[in-house]
Amino acid sequence: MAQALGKRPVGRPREFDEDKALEAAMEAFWQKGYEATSLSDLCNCTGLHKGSLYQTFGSKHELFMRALRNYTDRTFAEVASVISESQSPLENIRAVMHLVINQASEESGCMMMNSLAELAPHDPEVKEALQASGQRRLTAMTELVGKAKDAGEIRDARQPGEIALQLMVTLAGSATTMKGFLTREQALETVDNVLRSLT
Amino acid sequence: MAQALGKRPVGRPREFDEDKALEAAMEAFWQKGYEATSLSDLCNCTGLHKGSLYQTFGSKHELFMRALRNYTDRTFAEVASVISESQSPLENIRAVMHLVINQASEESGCMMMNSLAELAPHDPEVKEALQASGQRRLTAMTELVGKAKDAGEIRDARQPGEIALQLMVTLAGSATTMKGFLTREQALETVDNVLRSLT
DNA sequence: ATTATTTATGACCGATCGGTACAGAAGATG
DNA sequence: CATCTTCTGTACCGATCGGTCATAAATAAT
Repeated sequence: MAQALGKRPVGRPREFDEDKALEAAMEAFWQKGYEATSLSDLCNCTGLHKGSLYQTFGSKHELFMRALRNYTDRTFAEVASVISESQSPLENIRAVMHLVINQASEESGCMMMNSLAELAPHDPEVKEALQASGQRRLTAMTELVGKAKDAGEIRDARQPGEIALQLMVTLAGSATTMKGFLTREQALETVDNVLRSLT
Repeated sequence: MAQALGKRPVGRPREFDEDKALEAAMEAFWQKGYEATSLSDLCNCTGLHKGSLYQTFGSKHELFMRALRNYTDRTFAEVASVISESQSPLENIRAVMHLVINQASEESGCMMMNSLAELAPHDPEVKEALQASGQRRLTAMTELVGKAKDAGEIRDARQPGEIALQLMVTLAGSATTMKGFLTREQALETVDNVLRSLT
């Protein structure tokens, strides 16, 4: 486990950066999915050998769970850092949605959506993690919508939660369809159209 | 190849129904995805042995392509049969969207979205097939929206194609998120909200 | 009955899967 | 130095992967 600051562990120290390795594994799972990413793929992209990989992360599945958590945390943080850039809540919503579209527009899509499609129905652990992350995002979006309503920027009479749900569905649909028949520009346009329909 | 009526083929006759087998394979791919469905899975669900499977369908990938085509054709036909039930174009749009939601709400989602997420980035053949089917659906939806505009049921000023795109994105997002954190009821509600915002 | 043609079947293929065991190198501690 | 502990690399595991093939069985044509 992690060592207190200054205290060095007893034996031979690690020769690799665990976070770097996790990041590389995340990238692989993100691009190719769980089943299609083999152990040798993971060894190649992390630079680690099997032994080290298993000693450090336990199993392919555990490694995937950590990679998924890493993805959700990282992207959420990126979004959070943009969440109050402008004075206008509505513009902040737009910025958030544009960011999510851009995150997912690079051929590998959104790892949450990918995992939802591939694993959620048959992997309870993945499903639970995704539900938690999704709920967290929905809550944040609901709060944002509430602020926009308070500021009078949204005239739509629905509850903030209902509106936020529509926005999340729009993002989810964009992330998935951008893998095949929706361009980034069309996605951004659709998002803007949805936002305009709320005012 | 298929034989003219009454004419029996030369050799030993098939002991199984090719369409039944294809349907079973489609079901398996739909539920579990491409990679996670093994040949023995396919043998189990079709009742065929490996040899017969390969002789009939060529390879796992070719079988998948046929299964995917079977899915897109079947679901499109189901939707088409509902497309002009009512006098009101808008109500027909609603019926179509509700049908799609119901098709995708049974834990395995929509096979097009599943395949898009799992395979489109790395399998050009699948991607192309999905693009074609998607375009077909978008065209049909655009036509429907055009009719609704002509009937004065849609006040939204955008082009029919743009509106249709938003509807498709909504459906895609619902199909994917229903695998984890969106209930069928929430999806139907979201669809209705989107449609209401167009009037 | 024989031959031609097709299908059904299960043995078999090399490759790869995820995962383990172990030997030995390499740092840290005394 | 000796003695830990940990890391690295490789050999190895049984299982399964997708795919092939030889052969038996069933029908039609001769």
